[in-house]
Amino acid sequence: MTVSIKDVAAMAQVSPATVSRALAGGPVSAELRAKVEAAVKATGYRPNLSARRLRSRDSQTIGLIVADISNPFFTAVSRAVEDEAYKAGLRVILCNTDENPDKEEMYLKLMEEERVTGVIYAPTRATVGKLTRQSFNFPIVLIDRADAVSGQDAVVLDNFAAAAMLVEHLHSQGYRRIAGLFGNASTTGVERRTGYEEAMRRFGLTPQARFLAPSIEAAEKEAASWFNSGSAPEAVIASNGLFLMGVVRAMRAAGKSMPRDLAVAGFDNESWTELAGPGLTVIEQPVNAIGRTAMQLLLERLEDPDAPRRKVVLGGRCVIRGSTQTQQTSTAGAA
Amino acid sequence: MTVSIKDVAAMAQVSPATVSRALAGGPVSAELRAKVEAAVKATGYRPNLSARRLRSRDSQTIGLIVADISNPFFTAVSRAVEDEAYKAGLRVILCNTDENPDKEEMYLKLMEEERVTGVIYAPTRATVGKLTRQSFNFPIVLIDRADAVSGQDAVVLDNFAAAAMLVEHLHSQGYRRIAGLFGNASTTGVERRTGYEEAMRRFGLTPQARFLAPSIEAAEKEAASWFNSGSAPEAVIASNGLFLMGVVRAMRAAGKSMPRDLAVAGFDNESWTELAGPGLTVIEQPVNAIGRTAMQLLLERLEDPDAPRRKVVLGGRCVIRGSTQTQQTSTAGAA
DNA sequence: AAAGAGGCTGAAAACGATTTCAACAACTGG
DNA sequence: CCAGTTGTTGAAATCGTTTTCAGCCTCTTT
Repeated sequence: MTVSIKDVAAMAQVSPATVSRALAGGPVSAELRAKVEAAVKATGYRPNLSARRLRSRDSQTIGLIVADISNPFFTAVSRAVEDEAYKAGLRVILCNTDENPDKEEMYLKLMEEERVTGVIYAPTRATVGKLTRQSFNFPIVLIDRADAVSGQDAVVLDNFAAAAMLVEHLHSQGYRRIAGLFGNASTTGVERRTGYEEAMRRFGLTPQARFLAPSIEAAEKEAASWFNSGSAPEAVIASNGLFLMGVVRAMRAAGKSMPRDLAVAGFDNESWTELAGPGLTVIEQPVNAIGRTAMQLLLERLEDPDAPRRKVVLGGRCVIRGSTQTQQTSTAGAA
Repeated sequence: MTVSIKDVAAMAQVSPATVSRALAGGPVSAELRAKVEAAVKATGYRPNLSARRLRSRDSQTIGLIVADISNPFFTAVSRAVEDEAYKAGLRVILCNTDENPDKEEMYLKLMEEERVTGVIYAPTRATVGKLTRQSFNFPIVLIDRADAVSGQDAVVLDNFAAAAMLVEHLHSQGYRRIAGLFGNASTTGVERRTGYEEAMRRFGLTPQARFLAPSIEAAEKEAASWFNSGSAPEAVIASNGLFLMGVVRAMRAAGKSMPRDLAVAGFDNESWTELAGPGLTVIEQPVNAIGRTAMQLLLERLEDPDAPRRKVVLGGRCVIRGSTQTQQTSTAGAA
């Protein structure tokens, strides 16, 4: 049925060991190498990766565990990780936890059973604390989310500074009553909230922060309730792309306009933010750098398991658009 | 170092065979089963999936090969496939070809080496023709893209009818000079174009179709050139989410408004299409049904390899919004 | 010319599970 | 009471590779 290395060996009239060596670029005479290659082609041989991994005790595979693959932030990071992994000759197993701790546990278990060489991981807040105690037989690099105490390598955005940047910008545009919506599932939500609150106080303003489940609907409902009760703030900071969309939806449904009725700023420079209303002011995360750096940290950790733990903090870029600008200086079209 | 089934067996004072049976739910006395479970817990044993797959000759894994994971259509389909696979006790390997035939070949080769039990696959137009001749040692279910002749199972949108629906709608709104932008990498582009042209002729109109590379930039450039040369049509049909975004971007840059300067209709009901300008009229694909059906076809194919080939054609839903409506009947807000 | 080094090669032993097969015990039915 | 059945168990074979080890040949060095 299926053709194994023995079949190739038989056809090439050499031993299986020689076939293995020839394919791996080992020390084999040119003559035999040619015979092996011919036999491989003739038989259509494909090595069995399970057997290879079993014997060589090296899966050449890393796990990438993200919280939500439909979030463009994570797809962008994934692409960067995969490109980098590919260059290093590694395969990637992509897992999607839906911010669900049960799924996280299941996937971490799976990673152990797959004997991956390492994992890049965006954990929920519920799980990140437990990572220190539990120890895995592979190194972990955290992305996007990391607490202060966990001993893992990590690469994250400077969430504190980014949230403060948004507050400063809104303040400079004359906004004073600035609300904030933050995700309750991740450490990023907490950090961004702290940055927001700290900056607000610096300006002598009263923070008005809400923690929400990470979904479009949660943010939409919250914003809608403002309009219903007539208690809307002057401006809002949305802690991720989902919340941004929820706020914009609620405004649309209530017939409100940006920035007149509500100024909107948020995180994640997804392509649609440029097109909604007068364009949304956002913090752009260096998604490629995040993915690349995470892969790099992982490779270096594999080299030296005992090196000290490293946490790389990357800065965000503030992209200012019409949704927060009182006087229109942008080139916003009328579409 | 790492704990194997032998270690568990030794600790439980039984044979490795008994451990294997106990974990697989085989015929083992309650007494020994308890001892095994205790030993598993004590040792922290995790089965080695490579070894399991090698011996049992069943990877319990399917491949999912998509053209562009950053396209929300494919992420949505992926989620549906994964949910369904999970229910069936199968793992999913997700691969991203970037519409690149070389990557397609590489991943198909990888699937053979992983000994997957089946593959769900959205091929490029360049590759779909070759699939008939080449034969793999796993069944393939095509999604989104399939030609008429390939002998593979498939589940696709009724592209012909969907494109015609858009033409009819635009015609009913009084538009006559209707251009079309179609993807040159997939069979869907071709089918949608045919549906567009056929419907146009039915109304006595002259089709004006362009084939483009599947990127935002390509569509943006094309639309921009219309505005620069003053040769813009009255309406445009964009064959996918990327083209839609390109057109909207070009309109914004040129200061044009929808639908006054150009009516816009397209494919893929991504969440942002609701928020751009007056809302975009789109064909919504039944993404969940596509993923679920594909998985179902695959499972049935594994049951009966000799059953006749089946192609499931699903209908799209036309979501009408402000971007194509002359008199505003929609509830479009001012945001 | 003998000894040592170095390069290829094949036989055989892993890797860690599952599965076959035979052994054994305990019943059942005649 | 004996043959046959059923249900658990362990020894050993097996899956398809890689890797170790030893052997052989050739070439260099003294």
